[in-house]
Amino acid sequence: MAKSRETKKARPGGPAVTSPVEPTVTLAIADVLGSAHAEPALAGRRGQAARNDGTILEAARTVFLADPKAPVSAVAKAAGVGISALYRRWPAKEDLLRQLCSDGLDRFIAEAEAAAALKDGWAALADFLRRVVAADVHSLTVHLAGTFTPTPEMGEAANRANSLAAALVRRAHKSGRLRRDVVAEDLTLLLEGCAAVRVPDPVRTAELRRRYLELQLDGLSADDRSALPGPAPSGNELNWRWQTRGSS
Amino acid sequence: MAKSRETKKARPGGPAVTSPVEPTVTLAIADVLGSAHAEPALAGRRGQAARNDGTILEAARTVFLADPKAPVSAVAKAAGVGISALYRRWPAKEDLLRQLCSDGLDRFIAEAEAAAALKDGWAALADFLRRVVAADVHSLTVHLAGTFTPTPEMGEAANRANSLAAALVRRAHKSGRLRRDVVAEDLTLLLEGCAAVRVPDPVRTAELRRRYLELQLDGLSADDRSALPGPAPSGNELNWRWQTRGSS
DNA sequence: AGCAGAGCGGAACGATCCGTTCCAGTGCTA
DNA sequence: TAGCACTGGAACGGATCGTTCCGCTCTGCT
Repeated sequence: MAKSRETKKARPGGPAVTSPVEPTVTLAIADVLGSAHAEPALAGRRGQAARNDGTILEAARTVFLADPKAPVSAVAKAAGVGISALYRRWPAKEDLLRQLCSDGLDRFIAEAEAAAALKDGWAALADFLRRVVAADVHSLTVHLAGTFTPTPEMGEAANRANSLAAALVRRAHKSGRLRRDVVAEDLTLLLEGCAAVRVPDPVRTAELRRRYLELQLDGLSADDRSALPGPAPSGNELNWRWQTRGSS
Repeated sequence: MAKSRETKKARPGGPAVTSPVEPTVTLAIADVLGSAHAEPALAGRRGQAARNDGTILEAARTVFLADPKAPVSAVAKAAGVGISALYRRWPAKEDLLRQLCSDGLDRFIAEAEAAAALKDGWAALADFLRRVVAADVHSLTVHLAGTFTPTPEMGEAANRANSLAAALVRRAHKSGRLRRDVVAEDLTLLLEGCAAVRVPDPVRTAELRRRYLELQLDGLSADDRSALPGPAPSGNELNWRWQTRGSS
């Protein structure tokens, strides 16, 4: 069978530049992740392997964003590769999820730092929230948490993310434009609410999330408003997400 | 007809006379119901059957609220009955889900009508949203939609719910306290956001949802605010929920 | 008292799904 | 040209879940 394989090969690949790279699998991953500068595209099997790495990660992000419980095969299909191409890179599904979540956390941190560059405290907080919603980082991180056992590094990253967010809230409070009864933990739940907004079209989804974020930003804005009801959420109440699913 | 199957198990443990029914829970409920309704509560098997009906429905609501994809056995366990007690009433899981969703829709309508009794348009809208969030009706209805084929009656109920909500928005607009760029369809997504707020403790969950609802109500309140971004959602964009899951 | 059967609990069954493994190709690379 | 890194996808084994089925209890009626 498979006599007439589809000829999707023969990519317009560049010249075969033989770089002195040891044939270690992990090295290919390290190259992609570690260096941001454009490398001369490797040709052939090895080049395709290197490219697949990024392709799969991107596909996985898209797929698990749409459905956190999607099967591995769905990721492979979305990436246009076979299942073994995926399992060559990540020993198990859990490893893939972990990396995805870890990348999301890093992105979250990066956005927080970028937003913190703004001088005005309120503007920085608003910018931060807009960035996180636009990057669609929150839902991925949150909905994936609990499906794998986190690494210590992720714990530290989570801590860092939390303190960055707390700092933004502090600055916003100091600026006087953030209503007083809002705490940093509110941001988590608020972002979660935005992530729940979803329609089939991803572009439209992003637009709508932005819409409701602005609505909430108006709500967050200080005025002579009445106090928000209920005790504010505490860090403890939000930690359960990071524990491996045991109870409900 | 009775075929010989004596090889089946004999229960371990002595004289094998075990009473399968534990009357503790159900009896307590029976007492409450009986005294409240002053009806001659049916006794015995038949009475318990009638009571189980409500018990199962309540348990199903709780279970599917926590996890829309929960197995039937989880409902049976939560209700303290066996699986066959459940299948005696609903021929299939889908039927149970349909009824649950239908009941939710009815409740939604009832809350809308109750809130509409308020004279002030803005107060009526706010009351409506608070009621829906408190009743936890929205998430059930929405997350269950698509897991069964809806009946025509449900379609009509959905239409009625929509027009009631639209009327509330119209009145709120007329009162001048609702910001002008908000449409009725916004309510659906806004409620969805509230339903996404979740912590392990149900009571606390309700409190927190209320908190974010108030935040959004402040955002909805008219002021000299800037316009909300993005085109407002349209009814078409929200209809996909009601179609049986076909694509993603 | 005795019997027919409504009602029930829960094991068993079959279908489906999914993570992972395995193997036979394919086309670079040496 | 030979070897092998890499790949696609079928196959496998385990888990889950909806539904059925069977033996049992206990009621309602005669």
